[in-house]
Amino acid sequence: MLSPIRTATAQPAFGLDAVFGGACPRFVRDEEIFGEGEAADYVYQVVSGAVRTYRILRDGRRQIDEFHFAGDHFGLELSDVHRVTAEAMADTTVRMIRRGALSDLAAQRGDAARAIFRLTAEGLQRSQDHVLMLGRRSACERVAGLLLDIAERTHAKAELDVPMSRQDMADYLGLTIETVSRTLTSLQDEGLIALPTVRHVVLQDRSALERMTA
Amino acid sequence: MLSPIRTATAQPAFGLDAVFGGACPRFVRDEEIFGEGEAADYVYQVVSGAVRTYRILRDGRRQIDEFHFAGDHFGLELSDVHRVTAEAMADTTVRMIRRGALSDLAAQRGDAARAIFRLTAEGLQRSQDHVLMLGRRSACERVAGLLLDIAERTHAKAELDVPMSRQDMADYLGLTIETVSRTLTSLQDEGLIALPTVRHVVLQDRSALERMTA
DNA sequence: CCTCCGGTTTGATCCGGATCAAGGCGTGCG
DNA sequence: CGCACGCCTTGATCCGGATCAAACCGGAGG
Repeated sequence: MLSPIRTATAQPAFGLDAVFGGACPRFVRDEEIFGEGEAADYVYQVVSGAVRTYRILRDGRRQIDEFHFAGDHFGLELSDVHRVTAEAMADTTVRMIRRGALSDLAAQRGDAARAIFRLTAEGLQRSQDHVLMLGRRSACERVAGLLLDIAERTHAKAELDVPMSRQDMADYLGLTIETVSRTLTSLQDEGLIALPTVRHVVLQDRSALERMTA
Repeated sequence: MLSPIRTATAQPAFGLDAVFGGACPRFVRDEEIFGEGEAADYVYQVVSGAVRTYRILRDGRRQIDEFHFAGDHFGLELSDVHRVTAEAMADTTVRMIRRGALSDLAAQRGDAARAIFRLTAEGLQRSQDHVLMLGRRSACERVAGLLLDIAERTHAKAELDVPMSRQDMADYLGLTIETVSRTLTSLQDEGLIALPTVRHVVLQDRSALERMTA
């Protein structure tokens, strides 16, 4: 829908990149960028580092909604309030654009509106994949899927840096840290990956991992 | 984001309703509306009945992505191919609009582009809620949440018709039919609901159900 | 260099939900 | 009216992942 073929202008792909402010706010590891329930006055883009967005149930159970890497957008809301909390997973810089400015831009330029649609629809696709993961996949398939996803999104080949703790992985995958840890160990025992350090993974048999992802 | 306050025109809320074709294709129960991988030439709106969209893994595991009731839109894709299969859950009528027509409209009218954004963002919100459900809720919480969701979306008060089979519920909730059935029975035993017939539920203690939903 | 400390791994056991297996029941059809 | 077929419920057992508990690292600070 709204395929790029139909863009009215000649410019290749109007990102929203140009419209983001020049200043790049910095956040240290685990610093909150915005909180659930706060006014959603800005939309964000990760410049460097990584961000997690999550929600917490009354009793403390946490579900990470999404990880955001360099270039990814987050914080775009339908209502005027953030539905999730956003935190830096490492030292991170972001760019921001006022929601109102984005809205005005979309009203003026069809290609901007299309770019916003694209952003939202990409988020929806990712969320749908997440649903499939959580609803119908085993712990092992989930972990393998996450590693491949991180590799792809951070443009890593065989070696990748995992920018999150085991707890973050668990809360994204709907598992516990113990299960994540055991699963990684067993993937290593089977020779599919290597774990030189806790946050560094080598994909030794990518096709086997991809096969698990079904 | 893109809040209704900023609409340029005076008209209250430009739905996409006006732009959908007049003909209402009909589908009988379990009939496919479109299949995963098929060209996404149209966007759909449920007129009457209900629709499920789902994906299937190689080994047959099915995950229902979303249920769509009267008024709901479905089939809007970022790419030109459907990522899910859509089937009528009961005898159903839908309205359709050519994707290209919608795209043209969005390019001309800011309010149309905004309506499309709204549609997509609502789908994203629902998907995020689904993720939270699947990642961090017990079987009992999931079933209670689904009942409340159906009640709300079909505008039912205390009594509601469940338009789907136990298998559909299970495949939406990431459970098995046996667990869904047992959970419903235990909710009934606890006096939270009554089940006069298989597809008819009475919410006897809505606040208790809502409390489970956390 | 040693110690401390938070994050991670590993071990033992438990439990919620899956699986396997029968029954019940409502509905449509002969 | 009765039979049969699908769906649903219920029962028995199993198992994947959770929970509880302890040991193991690896990096920061003294």
